[in-house]
Amino acid sequence: MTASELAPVVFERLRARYPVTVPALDHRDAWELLVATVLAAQCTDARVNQVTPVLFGRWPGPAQLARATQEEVEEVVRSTGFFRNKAKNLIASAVRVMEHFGGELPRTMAELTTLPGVARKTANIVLSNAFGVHEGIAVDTHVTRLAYRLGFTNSDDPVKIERDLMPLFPREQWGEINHMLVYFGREVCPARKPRCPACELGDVCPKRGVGK
DNA sequence: ATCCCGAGGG
DNA sequence: CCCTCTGGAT
Repeated sequence: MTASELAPVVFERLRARYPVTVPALDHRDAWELLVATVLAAQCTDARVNQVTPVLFGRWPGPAQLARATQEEVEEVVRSTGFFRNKAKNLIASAVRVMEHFGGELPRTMAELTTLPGVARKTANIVLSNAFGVHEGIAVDTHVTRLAYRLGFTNSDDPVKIERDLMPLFPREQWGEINHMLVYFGREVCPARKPRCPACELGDVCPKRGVGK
């Protein structure tokens, strides 16, 4: 089966498994989702969700975070890893939102990716989940792995993987296919021990039993 | 290609 | 011990 034939089958079966997809990162608005997504780099969402209530309690929005010190933000986000970079980027992003975007997050890929620490993956998450704008498909560690195993791409480069995925799914599915691949990746097809015998995509998966 | 970096699982 | 977790900048 070709990738373009497989894609709708995958979407349909995952849609049956996940009738409604809710973002795993707790947030109340676009700014909080952006911050949570930045913190989610190489970190589990469960840990991010432990940190963000503290973070947003102390600095509710970009106006407050822009005035925070590097050290106090580092302390709060420390357990998410990469804490120096994340603290620096979040404060700098807050400053830029206040000074350059009038205190409101912009709604385009081009503008969002001018924020330090924000590239296509984070921007795609914010655009599709907070603004309902589908400029692309968010490609993270799970999407990378699932796209490869399902034969949607031969690349390990997130930018090329996104280009490979986009023509396989109609635009209105771009936000959902990300959620589906992330959840399915966690529950059935994790990096280490994929549960191929229990997988409802097993009959159509090019890499069934390979686990790579 | 390399660095940033904590925490949990196996 | 090694691998992995909704990455991004140099």
